[in-house]
Amino acid sequence: MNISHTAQKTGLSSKTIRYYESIKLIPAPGRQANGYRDYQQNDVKRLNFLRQARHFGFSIDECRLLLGLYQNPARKSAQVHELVEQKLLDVDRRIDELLTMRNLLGELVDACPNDQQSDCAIIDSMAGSPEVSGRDSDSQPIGLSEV
Amino acid sequence: MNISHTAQKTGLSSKTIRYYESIKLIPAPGRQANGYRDYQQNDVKRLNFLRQARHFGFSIDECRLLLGLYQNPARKSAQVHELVEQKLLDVDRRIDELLTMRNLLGELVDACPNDQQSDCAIIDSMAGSPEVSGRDSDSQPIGLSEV
DNA sequence: CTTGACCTTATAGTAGGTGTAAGGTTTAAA
DNA sequence: TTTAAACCTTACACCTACTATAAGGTCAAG
Repeated sequence: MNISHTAQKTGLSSKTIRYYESIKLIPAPGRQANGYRDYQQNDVKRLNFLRQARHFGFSIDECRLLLGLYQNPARKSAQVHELVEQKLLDVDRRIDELLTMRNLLGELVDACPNDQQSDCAIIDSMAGSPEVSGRDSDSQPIGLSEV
Repeated sequence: MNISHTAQKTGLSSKTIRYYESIKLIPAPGRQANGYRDYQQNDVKRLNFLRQARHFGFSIDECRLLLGLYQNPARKSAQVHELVEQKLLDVDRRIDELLTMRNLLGELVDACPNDQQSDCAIIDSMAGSPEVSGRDSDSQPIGLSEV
């Protein structure tokens, strides 16, 4: 099976499949007489697994780990479980960050007069000084920056 | 004021400040007698603004736009407002995506026995075939993949 | 026999920086 | 005095996870 057929069956692009081979995420497949890559059913399964794992938000390196477990009959479900729980925590953290950002942006939108004047609370609040640096006397924050 | 002091006052790293100069997000500052970069109060304000804007999730190119408005006394608040609203929509979309991923991961965690056996619902569900490709007969999805 | 759709490799680009190398400067201590 | 730490400079490579492009070989249809 050539690469574009394999791509179609796995939902990955041909380029991505070649890329995965180049970083040794998957083994190099055999070649057809004309030099084209030749994929087997097993390769399709592995690529499907990878597509799913990436879809779930796992990094390439995490996929390497998962793939190892996938292909290892002696795996313990607890190992996989832990990986997924960790990822769940990551995702929760990122959601929290985005929600915080969302709230900040929401305040900005609400505070802005949204007219043809130059006066703009958004600009003003973005001009505030950082909370981190501190201890220098020469800066005056302009509201909204401590959310 | 040299670069590390400026970095401290703005909450950016020295490297980031040099990087912003290299991509012309900020103008090149003057130099001290020894060749060190010399920043003024104005530069600190601009960098603070950038740090805030980045913190709000604006891309470097969006920051360029915002910075232009920040420094332009003839700006209309409506222009800024629109940019922020657009960003708000982006953030909402990303939150939705992450929530979907969160749900998927949650299902995986729940479905896994989490013990010392090799039997693992997580691995099984990741081994499912894609929804996209379809129309090939030789693949059998294993539950959970159509969420 | 040509056209178009495949395939191949190699290289560069994307965003937003960070890390490293190789060197110059300044300040404080031994 | 010298030497070590802690700055600064430039230039280049590296990171993630691909995608784009170039330049060429292969194959099936018309």
